Amino acid sequence: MKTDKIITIYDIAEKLKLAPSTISRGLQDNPAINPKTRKKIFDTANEMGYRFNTFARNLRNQKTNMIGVIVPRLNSYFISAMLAGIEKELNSAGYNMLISQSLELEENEVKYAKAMMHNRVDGLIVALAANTSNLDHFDEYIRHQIPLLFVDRVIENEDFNKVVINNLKAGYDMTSHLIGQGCKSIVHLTGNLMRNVYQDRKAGYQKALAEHEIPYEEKLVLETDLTEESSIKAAKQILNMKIRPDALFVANDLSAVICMKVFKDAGLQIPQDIAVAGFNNDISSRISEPMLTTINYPGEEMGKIAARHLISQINGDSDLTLTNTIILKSQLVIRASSLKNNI
Amino acid sequence: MKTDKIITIYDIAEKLKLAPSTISRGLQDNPAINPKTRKKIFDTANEMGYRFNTFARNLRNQKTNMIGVIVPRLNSYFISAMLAGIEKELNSAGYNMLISQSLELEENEVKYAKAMMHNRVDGLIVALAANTSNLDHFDEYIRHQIPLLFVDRVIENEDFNKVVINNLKAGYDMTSHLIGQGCKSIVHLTGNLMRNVYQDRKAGYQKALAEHEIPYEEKLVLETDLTEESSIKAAKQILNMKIRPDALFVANDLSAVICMKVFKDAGLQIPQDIAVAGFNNDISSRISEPMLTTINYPGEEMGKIAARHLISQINGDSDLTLTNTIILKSQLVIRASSLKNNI
DNA sequence: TTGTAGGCGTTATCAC
DNA sequence: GTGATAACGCCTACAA
Repeated sequence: MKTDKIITIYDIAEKLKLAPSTISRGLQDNPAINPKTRKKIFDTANEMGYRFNTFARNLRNQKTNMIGVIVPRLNSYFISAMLAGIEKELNSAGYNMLISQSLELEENEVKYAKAMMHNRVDGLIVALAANTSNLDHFDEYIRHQIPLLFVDRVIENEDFNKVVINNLKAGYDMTSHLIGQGCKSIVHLTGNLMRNVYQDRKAGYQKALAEHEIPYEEKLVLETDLTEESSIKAAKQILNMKIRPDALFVANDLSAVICMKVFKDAGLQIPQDIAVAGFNNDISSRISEPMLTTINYPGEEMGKIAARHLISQINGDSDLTLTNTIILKSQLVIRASSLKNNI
Repeated sequence: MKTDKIITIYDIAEKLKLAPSTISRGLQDNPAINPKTRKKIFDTANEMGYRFNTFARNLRNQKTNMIGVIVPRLNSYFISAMLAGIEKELNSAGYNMLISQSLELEENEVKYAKAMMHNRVDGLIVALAANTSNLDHFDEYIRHQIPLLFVDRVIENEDFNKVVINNLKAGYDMTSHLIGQGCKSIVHLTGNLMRNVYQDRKAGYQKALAEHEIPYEEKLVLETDLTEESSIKAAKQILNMKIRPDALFVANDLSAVICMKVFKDAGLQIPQDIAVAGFNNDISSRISEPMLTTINYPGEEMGKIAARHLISQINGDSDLTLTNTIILKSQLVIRASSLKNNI
């Protein structure tokens, strides 16, 4: 009896000599429907191979149950953890997730923000691309009052909702720790300084230096894209510095571990010759040798909280209009790669 | 002039004293429309804050431009690489991507397969959950002739389209390599043997042993879920074996690197005391010490090819009904962790 | 408890 | 080149 024809509630209605509205109600478990009728409806629907059409419902209900997510990349440990968190929360709240990656390009971010708007997502979660400078592509969300939430890579603007960690404090803690280990010449290897995450970590680095009266030297801050290749290049650059620094603080674990490897291959001892620290508490920080000192960065948790917060906004939970920034805790995780004192 | 009211082509039509159909055509760059009219339409649309409704179009056109993707997990290096590949191809072909993670549970896979069906995805890409045994949840796709493609974690059944690597050959190559390095007692640490990827790798392992007349011992095959914890446990179990094996072949790089770390912490030398090999050519295989021998596994490429193949199916490219299995090349990558001979 | 009718926003077909 | 109209599949007042 099942065919490949697309079956609608009208077909079921016709077969059962009922009205389409009755079918609709029956399929929705509307209590007004006679249980026997309901059973008949379900049975017939199965038998005929009926499949529900979410689009028609969305069109009618002006709600899509879809949340858009735009991230810079998918193939990053931190971002996948965050997405996993978002996905878990969204799905348990009955939402689907529409994902796009900007590949760190503003141009793509604009394109996808538009596409998601046209797809009538009920809300949007964004981690900004490296080079996004203009935020006009989010204006429509504001105007149409579609809940919008930035996560991790956010914008300074007070008007936007965001979930972040305190990158300044983390950068400060890490740098202070290195100074506490006796380091005086600390290189900071970081990503695009247009982004809060990198800018704030650098600010923390500077603040710690200042507090300990270590002069800040611009040439000790290396801004790269933190890819595998750039990291290798940066590490070599550090090896070639006239006065070799005694510590390296990298804004990303993977990059830190890669640098560490280059140093070791060049015959340096870590942390004796140079202490190394990362950021994120990626798995890579635990498998490196020595294990990497880092900042524990709650990716999955951030995702979950972001999703929950967005859903609350969608549901119009009133008191949330006030809290527009959620700051999660991050912790300094001290491991062998930076422990000069205890050797 | 912009308000938060939802603007439709009717509103634009009314304002311009034109018919809605004219607006629709204008917005679609239909050549039958007078350029001046078109300009007026676009200007008014912008001015009024019009946003296109994809749902209405989908409903009307019976096509969603959406592809569903169900993967076991998001926070895995290999899977994110694959997703990145899928995403790139889909987006450049004008498709959006709807993602869900089964968290390795059949139950979730069933749920999401249904949800995606109701969302009327134009096609579905699946990497099976660890414990999926029944495939009935894909029947509807077949019946409604919705293109369906399995990737990496596939099913033996001839009727399904799939993109895979030759896991048997890869497992065979790796094991042969280890044997060639003089190893005679090789432990194989693997994932759920219900899944082709693990079963085939094991079959390759067995084949290589047989060819070299090394008896296969069941107790040397450890089946786990390959998580960080399980890997540590497995490594300890290996350390406690009465006769310590001289090689370990793990079905996954991350797990291999973790084992290696446990071995080193116990004072073993790698590869002298025990050779270690992984699978995937994850970044972790390159940052470990020593670097890990592995199988290069083209995640992003697999994703791209899967997406392209699916799109071809959607477009009804005829000759594709024949090729229903695409096998990608994988290569043995020999690094220090297994090189006993050249030391 | 079930039926009737209109609308969600778009597009395709057929007129003019 | 533009307009009128029906249809996509579902939902919800309102009526019976």
